[in-house]
Amino acid sequence: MSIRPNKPDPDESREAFRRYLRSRHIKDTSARREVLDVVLGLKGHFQADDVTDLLKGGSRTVGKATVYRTLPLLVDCGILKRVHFDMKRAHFELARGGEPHDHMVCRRCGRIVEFASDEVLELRGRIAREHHFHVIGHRFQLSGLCWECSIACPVAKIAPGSA
Amino acid sequence: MSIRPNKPDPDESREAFRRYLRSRHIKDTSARREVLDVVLGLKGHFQADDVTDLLKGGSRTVGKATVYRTLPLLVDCGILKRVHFDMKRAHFELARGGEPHDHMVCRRCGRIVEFASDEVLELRGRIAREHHFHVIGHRFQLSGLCWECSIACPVAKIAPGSA
DNA sequence: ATGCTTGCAAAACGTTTGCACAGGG
DNA sequence: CCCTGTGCAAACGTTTTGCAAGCAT
Repeated sequence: MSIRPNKPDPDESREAFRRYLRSRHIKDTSARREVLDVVLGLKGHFQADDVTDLLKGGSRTVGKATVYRTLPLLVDCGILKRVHFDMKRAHFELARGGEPHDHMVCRRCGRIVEFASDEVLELRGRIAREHHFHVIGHRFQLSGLCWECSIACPVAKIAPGSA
Repeated sequence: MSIRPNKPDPDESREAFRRYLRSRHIKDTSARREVLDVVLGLKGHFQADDVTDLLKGGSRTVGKATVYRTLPLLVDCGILKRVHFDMKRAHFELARGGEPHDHMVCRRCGRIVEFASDEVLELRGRIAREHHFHVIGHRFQLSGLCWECSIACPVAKIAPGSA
């Protein structure tokens, strides 16, 4: 039921990043390219730390400061999307060509189920129009219990306040 | 257009908190009561720090640790709701008797517009059902430009990555 | 050659925790 | 009375920043 990640073409992303950097007069450096390469190899959701660790294993050392400075660029140019599952740390995911989708987070096992729904976009547009709001993006996140956990744990109330 | 905050009755909230504490065998202390009182006097959204600061001005000193330990209790008993506008800090708001609503955040001026829509709940239920997910809560947050800012700033792209 | 980028280390930030004492049940 | 709750300060982990050196343009 969950969306099949149709990963974006790495070469296309690299080219897009290059164009983005040039258009903004930001330098196309090896460190930034390496961050992109690592990120393109990742599946699902990750955090800044994951990228830093993977870069440690690579040929060159890329500091975590650079990772923290590069990830926003990748978000800005549309290659990455920022997602917030908790308020502890920032999570990212590949944007997959911009195919919109949202998340359901299981409060018990932490599992993340993705879903895509045109209705979310419709509704978002309708609401924005009603309030004279120029909508650019949204975040729609359900929290609750996944199928397995709802069986294992009949008591619905878990992790207070994480809605 | 935005929802009129029908604030909950303070006395009722205090009573609800007392019942909650008793039911969980958590002590009904003066510090916790003072946190609740300050919180009930706040309008709109606030963060842990706001509560701590206001408590400093009061008769007794309540440490920020106590605030951080008490706010989750208030969330758990339904008096407060946790909202995340950014990943920097946690924000809270009065639950107003549980009347559900969501937020639109202006990327330019930071203004927060609230909206309530039954359709969000319907959609959420429908999606959860499709994915065999037992939904407990949700967060639906639009980001973009409010009316004033969309006129003042015709360029739609602002604050990269805050979608 | 210029000045944006880098890595490192250290700061900053909100939040959590360890502790000895206070206070509610 | 006991055990939980409290305040303080120090710890925590993520993210940011200051700096001298490096490198793309």
